[in-house]
Amino acid sequence: MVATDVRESLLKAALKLFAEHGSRGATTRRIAQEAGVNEVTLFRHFPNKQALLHAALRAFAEQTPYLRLPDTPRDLAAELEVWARDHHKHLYKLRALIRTSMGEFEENPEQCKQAMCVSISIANKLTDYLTTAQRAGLVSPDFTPSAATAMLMGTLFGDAMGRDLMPERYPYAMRDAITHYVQLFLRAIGAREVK
Amino acid sequence: MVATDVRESLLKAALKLFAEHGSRGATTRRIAQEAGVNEVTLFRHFPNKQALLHAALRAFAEQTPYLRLPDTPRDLAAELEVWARDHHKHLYKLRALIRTSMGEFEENPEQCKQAMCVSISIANKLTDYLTTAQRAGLVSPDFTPSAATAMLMGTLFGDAMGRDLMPERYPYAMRDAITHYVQLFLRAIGAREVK
DNA sequence: ACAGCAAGCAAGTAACCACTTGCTTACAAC
DNA sequence: GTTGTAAGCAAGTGGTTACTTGCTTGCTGT
Repeated sequence: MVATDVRESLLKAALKLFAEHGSRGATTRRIAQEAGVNEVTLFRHFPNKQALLHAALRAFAEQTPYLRLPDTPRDLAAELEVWARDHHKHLYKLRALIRTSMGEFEENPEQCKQAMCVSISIANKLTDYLTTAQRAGLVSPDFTPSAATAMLMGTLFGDAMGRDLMPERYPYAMRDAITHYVQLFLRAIGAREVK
Repeated sequence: MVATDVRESLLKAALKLFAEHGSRGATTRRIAQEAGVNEVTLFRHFPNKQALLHAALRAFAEQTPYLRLPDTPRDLAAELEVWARDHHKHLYKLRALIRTSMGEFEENPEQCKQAMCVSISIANKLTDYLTTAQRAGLVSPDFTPSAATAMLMGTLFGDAMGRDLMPERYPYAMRDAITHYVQLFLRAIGAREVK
């Protein structure tokens, strides 16, 4: 096992245990065990536990793939549905990590914000997309794009975070949910039908 | 100081420290100190720390006031705006507690679900309201009420949780935000204008 | 005046935490 | 064949945690 492998597996283990147990619950012993590495080795690669968690979150944020959204909107219904489906899938997959990060905001604002900067850039892209669509006359001119972004992203976020926590509130399958949300959203922004 | 006062202040202190630091960060020492009480007294009132946190969360969930929404919808725009404003205010005030509870879901599902049951009953009332409005022909018949509920509540939830965390994503004041969201939502469900 | 109860206080226990030290093993380069 | 490097391992340090014990203080009802 090469040095980079050890480092990689430590980062991976730290991220997993952080998502499941928070920074206090992700002890160095458990991280080392999960990584299949001696605890002392952990401290040879990182100066302290906080630096390890920090590196793990940053490495993860950097490798997050960017979702595509056309520069020039054509078929809003189709394009938004694909985007919403991908985004929701992404949120749902990372729900434990996101919940834990947000839960530790009061204690660790910097670390939390670092994890959230991905969400900001995604929101900016969607806002740009909606602004362009508005200028092109594809949607109603009387709504605020950033508010509409907050609406669609909030809807997907709430679903992804709450679905396993409160199944009673989501009595429809995940794939149907996105269709519902996008249809409601299209009418909210006054999108004209395209064939 | 009477015995009930001590108990009350312990519950209050436990809730505050739990919201700010999570269950691991809310140590019995700090809880006792925050409550202005000796640490031993804490263990005279509660068998252990978990029981205290449990009681604190339950007492809080029980005292949560119920939001009003008319049984028979009349002026959807006005009624939903009042409701949304109240609900958002409530979520925003409790954002730290909600984030922490959700963040500990993987570790403590029962405790978390207990805190979330309030949200479920709120969602049910909104869904009932929308269903009634749909039957009365006040809104479009072609959307799923529970999905629309998820949309409005998700939007408010995302705003309340993310506003202090990612201010860049919410470049408008809180009072304007609700107006934007409700207007978008009204058009999403095909609400007819009422004067 | 006195009994009972609720709280304070000092101290201690056993477990766990992050992190360190000293030493050994294995491999790879020159 | 020696040297450098990365890892393992056992043990330990000092601090913190939940929780306990024994004893003292102060208020209350009778």
